[in-house]
Amino acid sequence: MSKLDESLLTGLPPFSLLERSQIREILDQALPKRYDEGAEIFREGHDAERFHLLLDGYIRVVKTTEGGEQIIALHISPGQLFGIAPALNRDTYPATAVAASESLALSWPVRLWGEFTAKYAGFATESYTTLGQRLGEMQTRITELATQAVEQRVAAALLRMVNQSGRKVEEGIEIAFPVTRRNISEMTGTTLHTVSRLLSAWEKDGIVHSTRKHIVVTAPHRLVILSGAQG
Amino acid sequence: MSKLDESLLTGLPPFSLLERSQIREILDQALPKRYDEGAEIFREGHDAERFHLLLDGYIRVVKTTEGGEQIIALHISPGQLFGIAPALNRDTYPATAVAASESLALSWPVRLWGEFTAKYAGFATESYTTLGQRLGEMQTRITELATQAVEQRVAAALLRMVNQSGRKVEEGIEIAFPVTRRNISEMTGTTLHTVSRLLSAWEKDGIVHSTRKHIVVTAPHRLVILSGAQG
DNA sequence: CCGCAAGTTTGCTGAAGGACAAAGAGGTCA
DNA sequence: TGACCTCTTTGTCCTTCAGCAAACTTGCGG
Repeated sequence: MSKLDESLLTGLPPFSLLERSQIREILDQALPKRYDEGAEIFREGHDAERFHLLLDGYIRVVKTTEGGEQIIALHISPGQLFGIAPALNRDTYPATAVAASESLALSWPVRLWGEFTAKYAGFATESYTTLGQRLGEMQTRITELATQAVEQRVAAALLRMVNQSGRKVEEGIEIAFPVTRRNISEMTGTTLHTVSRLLSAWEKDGIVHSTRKHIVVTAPHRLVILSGAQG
Repeated sequence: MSKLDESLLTGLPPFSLLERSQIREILDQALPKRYDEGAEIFREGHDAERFHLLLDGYIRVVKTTEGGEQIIALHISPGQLFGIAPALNRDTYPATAVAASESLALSWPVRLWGEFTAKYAGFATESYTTLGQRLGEMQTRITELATQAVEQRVAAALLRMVNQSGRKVEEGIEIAFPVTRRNISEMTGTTLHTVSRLLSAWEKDGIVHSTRKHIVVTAPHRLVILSGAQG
């Protein structure tokens, strides 16, 4: 494996305030790893041995219920830390991380967490800011699940993915990683059947264009309306 | 206001590792305040000027939706920190805190947060552990809302309140603060009507005994079964 | 002591969406 | 090329629960 390039980290939130030499130090201790689509990065309940930073690709963080159902807790996009159990003094991962598309991530042993937060100004701050945002997102989802109808929730979920990973194509904005109807149902607390019906209806209305595992939103503003926008 | 007693804080998680002299220091900077039932401690969106520690009583942390509905995000019981926006680098409160019963809390200006975490070993650690637990609880609620039927969710909510604040009475275990049907519906994403029907049915089955704003669980194990237990 | 507000109960109705079923459409591997 | 697996679509039925409406209870303030 060739030497890691410092430009990888420069500008990423957790490291934005650091000197080149500090970044060098951090990189030298990182273990880079590539994951195929569908590969598991860590599993719920296992010892949290490392924390991770996604460089490229997309990660789904998933919880499994007693009944065997999956719930998608979180999507991680490039530049974000994940599996940061040490930030919350947890010694086991609270959920499972799976690559949603082919991905590249760095990781460090958890014992370095304390060192990083102590040594690198801004690292702790940035990490806890991120955590605060995730907490806010979770609160938003709870509110949605408690008050909104399925159609609004699915619309909101699509918009969230578009905002997080949307890339322009000629028809509209495309979600940059593979998503199945089942995945969407696992984000919104419904069934894949209902999601399929909604997408079919929206396709007919010219709001989205979807193929297998692949969604392009052609009329985002109309989705915003359907989602019962708040901002 | 008379001088605060050190024994108030000794043994509370956030301060469990501290010396008496340190506790003295912390207390000297604290502002104690009493709140009537229903009184607002801070409001969503306002500048987060202080962080708080509940000494006695119960606090409900509430979010209001665009549609004007309320969602209960969290219950705080004595000994817990709340309104700790600074821990997540937020400069405004993400939700509103209301006293569920007559309550007593200490508070400090947010600028002391950095000082406390830096100066008192274990304060930061304990705080982030708490945060991790709350994150876990939120995840649990998302999972429940996404996968369980109303009856299971209401049963689970009752059990949560019993675990957090239950005190033994001769008939069973009583929830220690006033709760309305509406409150329960705001915790579980349903309507007060449905909650009322469920409580009536459970009353008939001898599982709970409830009066206005007041609930005693007489057969907790049966509620556990209804909730679709996982542990 | 009366009136009012807040909280609770119960009945009825209808719609949303979950459950079940079955068939089609790509995609992959031998 | 064919078998198989995953993903998707669509139809039908049926349960759950929200919505609406109205009456009842309890406690408080004037």
